[in-house]
Amino acid sequence: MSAKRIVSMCPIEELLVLIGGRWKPVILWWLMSTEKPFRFKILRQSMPRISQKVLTQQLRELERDGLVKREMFPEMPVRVEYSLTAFGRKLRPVLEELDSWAREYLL
Amino acid sequence: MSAKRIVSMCPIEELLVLIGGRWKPVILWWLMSTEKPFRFKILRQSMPRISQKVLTQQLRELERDGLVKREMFPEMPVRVEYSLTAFGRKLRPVLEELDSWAREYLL
DNA sequence: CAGTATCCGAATGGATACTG
DNA sequence: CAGTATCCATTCGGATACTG
Repeated sequence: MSAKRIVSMCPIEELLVLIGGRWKPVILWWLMSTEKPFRFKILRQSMPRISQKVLTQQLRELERDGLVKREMFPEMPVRVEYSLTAFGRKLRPVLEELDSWAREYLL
Repeated sequence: MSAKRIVSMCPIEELLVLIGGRWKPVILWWLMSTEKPFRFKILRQSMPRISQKVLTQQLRELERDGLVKREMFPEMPVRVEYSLTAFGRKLRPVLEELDSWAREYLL
């Protein structure tokens, strides 16, 4: 009667809100692959199969959810760099597990 | 000139083809939670937020990709049971990592 | 019980053009 | 350079009704 409504008993559901996007694990994987931030163009070249529009969208969502930091340098021409936030870096073990599983069973 | 075309350097991309569906990790998580197969109805009740159509679709894809086994018993009324294949069970470490991460950071 | 069929709106994807 | 804007086609997802 008074209990909180149970939406789901599966913890993964909440996580999928953050990284469930079609390209988000891939984007995070690239950002995690090095300490250095990625310029937008480099990120784009790293993922030839994602369109510019979708890449921008997914980055905006990752930024909104606190996983990715976007930094803009008002030079000429403009430079924008993407990197993981401290919270985003906490995903490392998750992405590493995905990575090593894929290497073992899918390559 | 003669090299194979490089589609992506990110191994995770291939894995997302298998489990990238909106509900697939959740379905697999439930199927992994016990040794016993799930009847369709129980699976459906476990995930109140997924529609029957989508649940069926995702199960078909998981079946097609060799992760889930579907067994039909022509009784009256019909009984259908879903369980993981041997290959599907290999995903356990991946799902456990997702699960424990979600419990630590999202609950 | 475990679906399929249908309809429909939303989200996604891709190409192209334009901008600060 | 790093986007935004627009158009358009395809796919996805949810609700409802029907079936062996």
